[in-house]
Amino acid sequence: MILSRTSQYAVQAMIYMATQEPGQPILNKDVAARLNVPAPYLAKILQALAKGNLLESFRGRLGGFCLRPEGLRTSLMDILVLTEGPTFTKNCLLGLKQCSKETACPLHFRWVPVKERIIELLNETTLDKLSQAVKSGKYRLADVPVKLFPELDVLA
Amino acid sequence: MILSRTSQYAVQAMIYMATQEPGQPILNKDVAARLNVPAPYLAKILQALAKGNLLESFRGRLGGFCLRPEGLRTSLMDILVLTEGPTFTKNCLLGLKQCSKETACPLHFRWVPVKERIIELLNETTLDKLSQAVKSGKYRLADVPVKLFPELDVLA
DNA sequence: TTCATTCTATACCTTTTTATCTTGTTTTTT
DNA sequence: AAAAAACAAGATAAAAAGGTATAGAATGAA
Repeated sequence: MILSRTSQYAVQAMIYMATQEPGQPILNKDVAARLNVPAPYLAKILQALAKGNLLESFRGRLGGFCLRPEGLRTSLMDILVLTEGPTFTKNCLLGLKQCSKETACPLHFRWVPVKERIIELLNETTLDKLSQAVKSGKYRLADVPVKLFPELDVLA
Repeated sequence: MILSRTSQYAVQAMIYMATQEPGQPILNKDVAARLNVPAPYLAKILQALAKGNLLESFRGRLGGFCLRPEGLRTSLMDILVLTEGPTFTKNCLLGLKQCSKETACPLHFRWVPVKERIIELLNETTLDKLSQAVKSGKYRLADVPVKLFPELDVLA
């Protein structure tokens, strides 16, 4: 309803990073496996997050990605500004290029307060809170992978 | 931030129809000119709205599109369900296929109340209200077309 | 050093969305 | 009946988003 797939993967990945031991690089492929997402595509996203200073990256053996030292304070807004572009909360619902208090579309004054609520949510929701939630075990970060042969479980 | 271009055009077009005299068919090309959007593309959108019973269409001379008799009661939600698909308010922010109270993503319980506000807005905002707003002259329905030769205005 | 490992960068392919075009069908007027 | 006006429908094209592939550079360890 609101986010591109790229943003969804980015948020999922960042939350996952936040659940891991700080300073310990995680492999792109491990994140991809955990989230059940195509690894090469996720790589691009993680690289963008690193360029945007939300992640640190290390090459070579023992390399990988991890949160920056203060990374737990990263908000959803910080992530989405990178993945959706800096104006993604600024646009008119009807797509008008000019839509402000003075040049308002007919939805403007109805939409603004709702949009404020959304922005508030994005700003106040941090990786700290989200990773706590995931670690509690009560929430799921990714879809359960489809089981092709569930009958094999009896062997496990 | 939320709506596809198709939806934006659809809403703009519906509001415009609602400002016109009821029962009087309006030409697709006139709507397109008023909204400054590509006519063939808009035609498809209007046809879809007609199929979805939000508009009536008439072929031949004196044909065109107009609101159905009770069309002013149409809500934004009615329009968007057609253009974005019936599940557009149902999806998980993180894109999980399963995300409900029992199988919640870590954003679920934060997002739901905000989403409720959005849904409320979409349901209670009708073409009646929006067309009134436009008719008052205080709101604009489309971008002012770019003026190539503004100096010609002195002739008008 | 040399090698495997892992990110980096770029280019490419595929799918979806947006937009256009063409041909037909219906309806009204003359 | 014929012509004109307008929608209907499907094919096509362009642009954006999603996803893949490959060559290159940095790192650590044998």
